[in-house]
Amino acid sequence: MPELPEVETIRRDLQGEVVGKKIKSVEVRNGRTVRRHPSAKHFRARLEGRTVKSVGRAGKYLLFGLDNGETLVVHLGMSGQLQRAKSLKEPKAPHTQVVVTFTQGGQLRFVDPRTFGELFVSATTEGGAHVPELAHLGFDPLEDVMSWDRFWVLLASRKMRLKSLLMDQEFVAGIGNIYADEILFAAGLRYDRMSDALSAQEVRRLYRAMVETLADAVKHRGSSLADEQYRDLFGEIGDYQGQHQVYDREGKACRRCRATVVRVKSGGRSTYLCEHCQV
DNA sequence: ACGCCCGCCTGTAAGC
DNA sequence: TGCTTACAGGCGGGCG
Repeated sequence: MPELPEVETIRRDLQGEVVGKKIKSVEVRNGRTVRRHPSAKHFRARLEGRTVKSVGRAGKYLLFGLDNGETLVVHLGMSGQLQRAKSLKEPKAPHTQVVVTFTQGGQLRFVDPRTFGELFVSATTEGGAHVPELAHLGFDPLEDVMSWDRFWVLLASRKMRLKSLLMDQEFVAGIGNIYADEILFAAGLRYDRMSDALSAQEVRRLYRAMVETLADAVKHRGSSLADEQYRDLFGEIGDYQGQHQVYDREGKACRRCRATVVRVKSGGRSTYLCEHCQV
């Protein structure tokens, strides 16, 4: 579910909530969530007694920097949520998979019905700046500024459909199905255009659309669809779904030209577009 | 190297 | 009112 804007929203809120807090205990209620570790006990042992020094993000991954130089990595998968509980007495939501209790009181709870999400502790280097398990991730569209020429070279070095490339985490980290469609609409480009066949103007439009769409979505605290599965740290829904131009708008009028937004299947997944505005 | 498929899971909505 | 099928913000692997 959550893509870069949702993860970044959670990260910003986490900074004020958990930095400086010491982990008293960790409860693993579903071992699948910590599957990279040999055991739940092993995962717990690497967290208990540690203090959270920072909260970062790499693509769709949250990175909790710990006082021993290691990093707690959290990926929300399709249905994962982090919930901040001020009191231990608050009833636990169904599918609560991991509970972190702080010595200063309060908990951080990982809730994930589909269990595609995961948590693991990484023996990071360079003071937590480098996570070996995430070395495959490409550049971060909001953190890593680059020139259009450089972006053009990267695009042309792959011969892929634009949507596949935007969603390829090894190329650029953090874009998923919602924002790929929104970015391509903003750029006026079809999902099936080839990445090595763009004009200079199209490359600039795509880069601008990528940065501005994601930044705008962060300002609106991410997208919550009809099922409202995406919730922030405090259980509030995002606001960006109201700004969507094409995603989940099949059959509705394009906000720019009034043509009908269509949905097509590509690679087994839904793609929404305006065939008049996107060429 | 890329496009397409599947599996991993649970919940919900649509279809018959 | 059922039962069955399709689909969902992700990711990794296998195949042609």
